Amino acid sequence: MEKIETEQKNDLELTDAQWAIIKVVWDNEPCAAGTVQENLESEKGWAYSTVKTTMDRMVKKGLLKITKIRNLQLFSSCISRDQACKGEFQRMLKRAFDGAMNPMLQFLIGNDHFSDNDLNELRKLVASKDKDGADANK
Amino acid sequence: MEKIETEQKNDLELTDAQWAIIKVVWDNEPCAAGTVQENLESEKGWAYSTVKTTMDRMVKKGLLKITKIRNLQLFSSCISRDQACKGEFQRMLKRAFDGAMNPMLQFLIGNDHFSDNDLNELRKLVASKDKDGADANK
DNA sequence: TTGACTATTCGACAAGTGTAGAGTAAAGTT
DNA sequence: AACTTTACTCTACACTTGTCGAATAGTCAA
Repeated sequence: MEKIETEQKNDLELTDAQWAIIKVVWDNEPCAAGTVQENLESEKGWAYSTVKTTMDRMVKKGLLKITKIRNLQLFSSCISRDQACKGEFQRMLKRAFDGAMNPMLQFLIGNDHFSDNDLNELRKLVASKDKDGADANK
Repeated sequence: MEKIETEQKNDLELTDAQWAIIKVVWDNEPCAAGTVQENLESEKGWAYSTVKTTMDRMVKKGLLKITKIRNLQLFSSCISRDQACKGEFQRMLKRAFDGAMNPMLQFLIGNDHFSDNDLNELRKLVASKDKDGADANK
């Protein structure tokens, strides 16, 4: 049997620059480096080669991949937005809260980080989970 | 009038190594580099000079400060645990969720990241906030 | 075929980090 | 005073990231 190519891509660490780039890729993939550069032009003001270099490095790290069409390289993402978000969240959790949700919640509660709007979201969440739990609690 | 020395120390970025070190400092400050090194010995296996170099760099970045007693340097933190946690949390929020709590909550809801235990915590939180809100909502 | 473009490749260089050995200086012990 | 221990300082080196500019190569219209 073949080695399972899970390649969980966990603990991926994106820098700010890489985040900016991969966001554009997610919205446009497959897309050329020039497209990404143009998209970030106003926000970042990066030169083409800056963007391209960073993207090439991301390819090497397995964050993006290239498909070549004639002379053109089209980049696509190798990780989903959700994976990246999850990674970012988990890393924050690990660094600042010993990897556990609970201490983070304590922190958020204690420091009043929730707006009314957030609270509504939370209420919905809790309500829905309560419903689930009612069915599923064995 | 004097310039207010707020020095908000926002957007501080700690690396994993720095997190590990400052955690020990928080628990023991003021403390010597050797103390920190010993504390992390088993977990990290870092040499004294590794720890010391990193701590010196943290001093330069304003994360730690040194008080000298005779020949001994005692380190203390310049930022509180809460500040660091907040920074870490905010950065995660900014990178992965456009800086808003709401998208993050959506993400957590959608991806089932909460354990039963977390949910209890959330219920408590929501309940307490509802109480607050009942009094304060104008 | 010759430009004019466009996209790609190749260094390059300064910071910041991980990681630590070697040399020194201060302090305590015989 | 000589030795041992302990802590500190210096220097180093490899790697990653932020940031390009210059040199190339491929494409297409005139």
